[in-house]
Amino acid sequence: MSGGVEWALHCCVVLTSVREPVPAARLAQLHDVSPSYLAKQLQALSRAGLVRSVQGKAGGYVLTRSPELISVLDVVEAVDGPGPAFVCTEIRRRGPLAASPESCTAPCAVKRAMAGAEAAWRDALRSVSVADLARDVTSDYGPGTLAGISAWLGAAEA
Amino acid sequence: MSGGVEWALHCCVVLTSVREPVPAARLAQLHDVSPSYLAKQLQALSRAGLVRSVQGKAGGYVLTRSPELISVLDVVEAVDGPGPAFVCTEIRRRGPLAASPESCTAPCAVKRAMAGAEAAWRDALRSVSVADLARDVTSDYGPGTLAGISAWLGAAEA
DNA sequence: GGAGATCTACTCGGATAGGTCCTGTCCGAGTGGGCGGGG
DNA sequence: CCCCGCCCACTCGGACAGGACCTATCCGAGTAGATCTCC
Repeated sequence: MSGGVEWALHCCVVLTSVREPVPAARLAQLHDVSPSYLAKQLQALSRAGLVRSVQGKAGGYVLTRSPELISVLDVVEAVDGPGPAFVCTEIRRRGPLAASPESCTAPCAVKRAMAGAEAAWRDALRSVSVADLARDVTSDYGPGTLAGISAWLGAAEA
Repeated sequence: MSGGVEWALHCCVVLTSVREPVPAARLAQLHDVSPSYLAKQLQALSRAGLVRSVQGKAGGYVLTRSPELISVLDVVEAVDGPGPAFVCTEIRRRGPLAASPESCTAPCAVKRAMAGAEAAWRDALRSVSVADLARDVTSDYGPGTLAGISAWLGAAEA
């Protein structure tokens, strides 16, 4: 799993607390990570339509919709790609005892098992929204946490 | 996810139908895959204790226990490693607004969400055994399928 | 004919190159705001 | 004083190297069976 997923999720949580666009560089120094690489992750979020990028002097990134409507799965798929982690290479059709093509209408048992597990994983990620994460943050570190971050983002320099 | 997982699972299913040791090279030509690389996967299974390797002229690999007691998760962890796919780098403790160490007793919200999803994934894989896969194979391609494979494995040459 | 030692051939196991994707970085295109000039 | 045009600085976006992990491969250590010899 790509490590940039973590960065993207934290950025989404942070973006929950602001309505003004936040530049990628500012998010990077907030998290103390590579600005250029974080920019790449945010571009992925932008391509997926989760955030809206505004250019110009006061530009940056803003969430396109309410945090309740953004699931963790959305972010993960945007950064890591929507494709499944397990790819079936159809081994059953190869070799001297290959299964006949008319027997292969349904996916093989191995693929079914892996697909079911990935479906459970996706369901779990889909059931958690960015708003839920933000709520957990407030309950973990206190109500003023996100407000403080929002104020720091708006301030001039660190 | 490592592609070798698929090979290992199919090999385990095949090994369900035999009691004699099967060489890695024979499993490789049955599946029409690279013998050397398949050997590496089987070595991983051996290290994990899922299969027993016997050397010598009639050597090969055999399952160490009943297929009902081998879960798909066991195979996946043996090949891909037991570590979780998502690794939390503790971003919250970095940057100018880093969370205080005494606030970080519990894992952060992002890590909790990802860990929960991976737990669901693992549970799904744990609930499926290699015996279940073999049963699905018989119901998919007919009762004689595994018997035919077993006979082919015992035959001299292809 | 039977038993023993040897010998061979076959097996696994780990150490070794190559390829592909993730990680990290850079610079150019585009755009909104700020400033100066004019009415 | 207000409006317009220009300029600039700041932003994103995609194209470019470096590194790590997965993929693929090879050869050596070890062992079980088969063979040959001797009794």
